[in-house]
Amino acid sequence: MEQRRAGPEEEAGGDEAAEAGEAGCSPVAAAPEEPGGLVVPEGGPPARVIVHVDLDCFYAQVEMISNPELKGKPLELLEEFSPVVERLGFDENFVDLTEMVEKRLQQLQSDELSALTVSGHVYNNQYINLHDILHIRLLVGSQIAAEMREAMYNQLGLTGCAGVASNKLLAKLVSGVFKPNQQTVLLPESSQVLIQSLNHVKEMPGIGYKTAKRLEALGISSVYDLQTFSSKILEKELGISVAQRIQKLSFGEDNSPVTPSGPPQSFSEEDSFKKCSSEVEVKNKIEELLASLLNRVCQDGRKPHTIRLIIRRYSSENHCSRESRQCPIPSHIIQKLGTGNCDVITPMVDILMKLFRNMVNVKMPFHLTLLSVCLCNLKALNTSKKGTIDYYLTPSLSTTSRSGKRSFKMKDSHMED
DNA sequence: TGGGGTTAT
DNA sequence: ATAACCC
Repeated sequence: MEQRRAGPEEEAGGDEAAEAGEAGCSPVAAAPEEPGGLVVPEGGPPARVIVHVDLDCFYAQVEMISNPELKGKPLELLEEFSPVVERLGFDENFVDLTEMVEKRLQQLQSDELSALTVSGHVYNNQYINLHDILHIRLLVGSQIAAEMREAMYNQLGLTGCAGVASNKLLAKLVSGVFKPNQQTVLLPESSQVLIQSLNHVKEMPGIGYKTAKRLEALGISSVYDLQTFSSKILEKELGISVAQRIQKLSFGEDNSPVTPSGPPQSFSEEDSFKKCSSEVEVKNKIEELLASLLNRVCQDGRKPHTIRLIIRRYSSENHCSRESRQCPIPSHIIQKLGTGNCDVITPMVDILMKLFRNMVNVKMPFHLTLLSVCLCNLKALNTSKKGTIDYYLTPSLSTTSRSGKRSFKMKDSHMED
């Protein structure tokens, strides 16, 4: 059995039964029993075990360790536990533990099962029912979460919080309950208490600034307001998709999967400023942004096939609005991309300036407060011809490279590597 | 605030 | 291409 990890965490589990309402799941009491005495839920959605890991003061920690390029490391590390890791910003990750938990449960003997303990806090100090399979699975999840935090501290020197629950929304909400360097598990019966603890719908992940404003206009401010608001009217006002999604959220329901992030889908650099109003200034800024972008993309190894320029025009209101123009990167430029970026920077700046003039009439006065360059549509090396005749006729790219036989030779001067 | 990212339409 | 969302 796992020992409870050392640290400032309290004893978890309590003797008070949860007073929470039903968590939207089918009642556990009606479920049949397994030979081992476990109650298994019947039908219904597959019960998942999700962990949300939230690093404490990520930048401060990283800087203190004076390890500047530690960016993707937590994700590397978490992926060793399970490949299904979704990044949220720099310092938060979701991991779907469902499969791992199942595997561990299968290894467990029945005498070990009765001695199962939680790692960290139990939200709402809820009573743990070891005959409830949902509780059991979440406890195992809490132990895995503790191991993840332990590994993160031992191998990277980083501390953080974790929340374990049956979906991403609840895992994220519960991870912040006990704050620095602690973890909390949410048992299903307390999910209503957790979401009702929010003071405003704006605090619900998935409801951002705009949606919160629109809800406010409808007189919706608390989670309860949103739960009890007419679905029909909400659908009329926000559209069926958003309405249904956020109303589910208000009940603590979130079926969105943990989507493996993998490598980034784009690279961008931006610069904001008080004022930029001449073409020369724009060009200089763009050159700066592009230069550092090219370095980053070079490290990554993949090649971008699309380039985008984003601007923000000065305006007193409407602070967030941005405009963008994008275009494909010419293939002759893509090919030179890995090797010494000097010869690509000029043609790429030219492209960006064309995009700029497409957006901004430079004969008229303009006032920008932000410029951003984005390289996206990243593809692995030399897949530009994928799906084309050329691709399948090129030995180094098609099946012949796997068999090791080159049945014919190509004039592949334009191909690299 | 600023400098990243993502997805849906 | 825009408009949301997340940190």
